[in-house]
Amino acid sequence: MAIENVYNKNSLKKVAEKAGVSIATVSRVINNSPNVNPETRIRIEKIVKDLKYTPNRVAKRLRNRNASGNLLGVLIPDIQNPFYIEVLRGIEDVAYKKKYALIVCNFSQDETKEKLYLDILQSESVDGLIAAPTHEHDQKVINVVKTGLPIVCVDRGLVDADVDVVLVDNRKGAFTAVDYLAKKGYKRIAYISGIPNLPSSRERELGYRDALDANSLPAYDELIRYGDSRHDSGVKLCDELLNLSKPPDAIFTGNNLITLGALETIHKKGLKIPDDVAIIGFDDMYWSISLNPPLTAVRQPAYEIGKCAAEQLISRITNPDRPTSNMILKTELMIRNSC
Amino acid sequence: MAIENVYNKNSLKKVAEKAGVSIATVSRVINNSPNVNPETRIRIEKIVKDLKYTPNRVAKRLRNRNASGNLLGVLIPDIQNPFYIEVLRGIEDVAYKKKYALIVCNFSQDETKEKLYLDILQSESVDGLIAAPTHEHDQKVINVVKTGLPIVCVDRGLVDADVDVVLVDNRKGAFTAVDYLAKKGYKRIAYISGIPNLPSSRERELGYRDALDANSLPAYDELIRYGDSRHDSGVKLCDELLNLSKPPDAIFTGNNLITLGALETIHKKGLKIPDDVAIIGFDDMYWSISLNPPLTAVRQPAYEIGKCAAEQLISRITNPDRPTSNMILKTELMIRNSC
DNA sequence: GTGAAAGCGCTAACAC
DNA sequence: GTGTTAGCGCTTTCAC
Repeated sequence: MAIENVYNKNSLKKVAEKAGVSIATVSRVINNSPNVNPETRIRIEKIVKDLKYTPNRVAKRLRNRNASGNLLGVLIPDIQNPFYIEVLRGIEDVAYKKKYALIVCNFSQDETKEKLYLDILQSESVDGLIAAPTHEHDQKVINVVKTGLPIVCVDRGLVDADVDVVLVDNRKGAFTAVDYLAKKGYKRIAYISGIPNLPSSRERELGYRDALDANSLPAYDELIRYGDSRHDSGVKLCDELLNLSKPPDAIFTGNNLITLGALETIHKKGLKIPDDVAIIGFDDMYWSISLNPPLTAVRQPAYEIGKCAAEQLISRITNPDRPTSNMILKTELMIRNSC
Repeated sequence: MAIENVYNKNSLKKVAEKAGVSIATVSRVINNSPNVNPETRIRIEKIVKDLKYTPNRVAKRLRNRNASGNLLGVLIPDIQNPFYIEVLRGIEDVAYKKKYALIVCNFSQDETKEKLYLDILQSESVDGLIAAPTHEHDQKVINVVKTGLPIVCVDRGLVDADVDVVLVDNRKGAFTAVDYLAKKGYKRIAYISGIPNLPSSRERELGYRDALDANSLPAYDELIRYGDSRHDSGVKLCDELLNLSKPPDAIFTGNNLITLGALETIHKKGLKIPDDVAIIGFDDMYWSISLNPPLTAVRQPAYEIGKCAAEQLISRITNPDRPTSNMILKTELMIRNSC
């Protein structure tokens, strides 16, 4: 390797030499420790500035394993899902303010990948982790919790593990949507579910059933389809639904990506929304209004979820003994023209 | 701090003790170095497995500054832009295959933030960096290039710096779009530009002008608006355009987010696409077909851009002396129904 | 108020 | 084929 990365030749040692003090003193100045002569401090601070010295984060992390490395891990199931992007934005804004950097790992709902990333994250000695586990019994994440690493779960909780959780009331959100549909007079309301063993999918199904019940509508098995929370799944399951001998008059889609997929199918079939079939989605997007037609949807405060999660995490890192908490945020029905 | 992060008490030392050898030998086994007795190797491998030993990435990075830390930095201007998400996916897929983790930094087109992240990335001793600089004279990135850190630029090049670049032929892409519009008979074609000092914005403007020229259409100053590459900017500038005494009959939008913003305005005004005004966008999205109406757009192979960038970067890390290269990928006009 | 030194986990040069 | 050791940059204990 001929090329040498010349960056950051600066080190405590360099600064110390220039200041004629020991590295310990410089370290104290950098970390605002007490017990350093005010004059020495000023002198060193000047040199630090001149040399543009910045502490080496890697060395710092190696030294103090589990704290102050200013590095957070984020484990996301699907980066194509705009919901997680918004969550990520929320996390990022808070992290930035507190000078934390983020290692973002997108495991694409692949458990092998999830495992690898979890290992990497620990091996990188992150100070804490924000994760959306594959499901509530996700042993891989639970194991990490057991190591004592501060963790906040978003979107999905964890059974048998004492962690902070930030999510929305999925059941209620789904209820609101389906109830709205029922009150509008739709009779055969279908539900396209995301991955069925996700707590959020199940909760939404419960909300869906609650609403049917509340409106004395029967729940037809053939109108409930289970997919994998992805675009393709929305395309396919919607197609199945619309090919039924008695197709639904309205569809409640279990997430963002499914909604988009379902829309694609509906358009391909040349069906009119909402006249031929109505659609209401879980998850709103900032461009939902530009969809065809403007989409009625249950909005999750995704940005806020991320923000809260990051705040919770940082608070836990600085105060590990705080009892864990569950934050349940509210959803909001965004009424537009798709039903 | 009462809680102790118990993770990874494992270390070379632990394994070495258990195997009754020195840490050097264990290190050799881990790194598949030659010169180790096959039997010893097998014995150690077993212990490694039993102990679930995984090398500490932080220590490794501290030791070998500029290589083999298996960590890459990604510097992205706007994570809300689906284009960058696709790029990120491409990067991530390649990185994962080669066991690299990613530190993803979204600077939200904020130069202060960009600077901070650049510092952090270097301070983390990443092996290499994929970046979309704010503009082609981005001194902050150029400085990093000068340190010798392997860098690949995406979407935007860098003047006066010898780096690998992966992008598309923006001028040609824009030409294709506007030429298509002109051939369709539109006479007053507007252009909503992203941040004007971005090379991509300028190239797209050139392509736009080329196409007007080629079709003997005049370029009206009032029909060219410059924004900041964001959704809001699309909303606002489109509104200005449509309030003109002689409004455009077609709009060419400079990127994803601007397109979405423009659509929002057009819908708000109750205008019909393409009858009242046509629209063609730079950047395609996988859900463009579900927009109102299905959007005609210039598709950038975003995923491939990310993929190529990551491959280029890894190749440069392993072979720093390879001459730099420019990869220019092709765009594709996705014809749907918005004009 | 300051310095010397140990040690975080690892690699690589060198010795045997 | 294997072991010893220095050192990456940092924090922290213990002297002074």
